[in-house]
Amino acid sequence: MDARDEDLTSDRKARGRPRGWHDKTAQNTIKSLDRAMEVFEHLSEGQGKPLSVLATETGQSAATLYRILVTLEGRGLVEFDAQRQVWNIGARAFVIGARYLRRTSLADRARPILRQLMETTGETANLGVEQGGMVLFLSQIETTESIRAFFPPGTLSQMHASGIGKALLAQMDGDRFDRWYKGRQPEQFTEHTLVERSALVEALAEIRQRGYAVDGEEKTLGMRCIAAPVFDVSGEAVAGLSVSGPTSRVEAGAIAPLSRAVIDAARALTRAIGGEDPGARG
Amino acid sequence: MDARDEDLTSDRKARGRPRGWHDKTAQNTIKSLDRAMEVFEHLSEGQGKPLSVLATETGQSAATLYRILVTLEGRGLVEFDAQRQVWNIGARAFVIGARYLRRTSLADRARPILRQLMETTGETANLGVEQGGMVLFLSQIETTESIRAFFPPGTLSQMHASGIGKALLAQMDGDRFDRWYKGRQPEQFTEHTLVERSALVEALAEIRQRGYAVDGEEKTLGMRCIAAPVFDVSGEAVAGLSVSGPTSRVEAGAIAPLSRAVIDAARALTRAIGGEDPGARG
DNA sequence: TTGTATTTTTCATATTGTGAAAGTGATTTT
DNA sequence: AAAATCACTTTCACAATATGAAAAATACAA
Repeated sequence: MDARDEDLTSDRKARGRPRGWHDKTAQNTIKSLDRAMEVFEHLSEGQGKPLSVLATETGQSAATLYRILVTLEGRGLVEFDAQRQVWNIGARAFVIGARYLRRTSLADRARPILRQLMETTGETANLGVEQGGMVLFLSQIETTESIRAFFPPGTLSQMHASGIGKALLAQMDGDRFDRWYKGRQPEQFTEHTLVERSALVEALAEIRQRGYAVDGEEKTLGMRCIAAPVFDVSGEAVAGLSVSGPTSRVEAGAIAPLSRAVIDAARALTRAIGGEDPGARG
Repeated sequence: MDARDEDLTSDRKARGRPRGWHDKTAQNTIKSLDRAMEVFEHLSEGQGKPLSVLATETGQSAATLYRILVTLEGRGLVEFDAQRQVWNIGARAFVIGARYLRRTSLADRARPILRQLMETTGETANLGVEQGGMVLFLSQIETTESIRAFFPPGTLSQMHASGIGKALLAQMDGDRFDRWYKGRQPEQFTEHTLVERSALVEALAEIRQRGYAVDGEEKTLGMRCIAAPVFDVSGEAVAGLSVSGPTSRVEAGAIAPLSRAVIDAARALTRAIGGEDPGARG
């Protein structure tokens, strides 16, 4: 059985309901569905896997697993590669997932701006939002150069070691930052990664002051990234734009002009979504 | 790299099962899971919807629907917007779905489609993308005829004198086309090459209207090429498919049937990469 | 307040999801 | 070629659990 079965009784009554109620405290989840979705998620991690492997990895019986996969296959959510005898995430899952982007028109509006940004800077341009304490990359226009920084859309990345992540963190108020920091253990990806709270706070203050963030090989050695925040109507930072490229091209002297382009693009997107830059003095 | 370019007969009933069998004939689907996935799919169509609307639209009881949604919400596959009291596709669905694209490249997905296209038309089939204002040929399946049009993969070609190039240009909005045109000096390869801006614009309008582009000896005398665009999930033209052959075989009367095949192939590839043809009218 | 619309929860029921084990196709070994 | 092996698929009996009706809870309007 599940160890975590009866221990969710802590917050029976939700306190701060925005406008609706939706407690979700009780065990209203459908077990079989949840198990199936666990398989679905599991399938998306790593490469395609044969039934037998999935069975051992998820701890489900082969028969059940088979039925789950066949059911999902019927809707195109997973696919079976008959050549290699492995199961994979299907095209329909991509199409459905992509609708997430359509919810806000953010990604659509950003597209031409990203393209413009890529063309003026020559580097890969990215759009990301915060999602559960991580940076979720929504969209990207790749540089035409052959050496590329590659963050495919759908990537989740830790905020403290990402340009967009730091740009967003810098706009959080103290409370939110505290809550964010408490929730995680910043990983030290490279020697440049900032993991100490004090170092981060200091860096964020500087970012806030100058309007853009730099990720200088904090996630990946040899890669730099310059990012700026995008604001919504209420002046909240809801997204970030960045350009990223190898240190060979994005060198120290290039940061200033690049940051100018990134900030301009971020302002353009802020305007395009009807937002308001609280620090805009133009 | 991979020599296994065998056909993908992974159709309904696999006749010549490559290595496995996987009939999927029987009713092995899990009903409750299928119903839940129907809701999941339904949710992705159109904007966020409240529970009550979903209940009537999907014909499920509100109680069941609620449990399905809460279960999916637990995994981030759907989200509840407490402000507007509506349910939406969640971020996790995007993350999971995005893995689909990372699995194989555009060229991999195109290969079986190119092969099919070559077999139905008898002419060399090509795949190309835009790359810095040029057409980059990614892949090709050669005709079995002895007279062949030859564009080795990796070839860069000017857009204005290429079927794929024109198919892609035709999908650009005015701004992008302007930027593209400013950046270059279209070369007059043959007497048929269109280099005048007005002539190009006119040709592109026609291409856009009928859905396919024809390169009639505009690059090489004696060679014709018929191309159609491939779209990504945001409806942007990201690639083009074409068949190319000598004017002796690809004669005026052959253009109509060939274009049909090329358009079908392009749509198939659009579907295979989870894209959406903005002009698809059935 | 009272009324109405919408969402959660309860509860009785039987639908249907489940694992064990047998069945089947393909591959490898004898 | 036959047997053994492996991996997937189906059968089957059973009870776990998904389900809808209706009641309770919540929000919002009048």
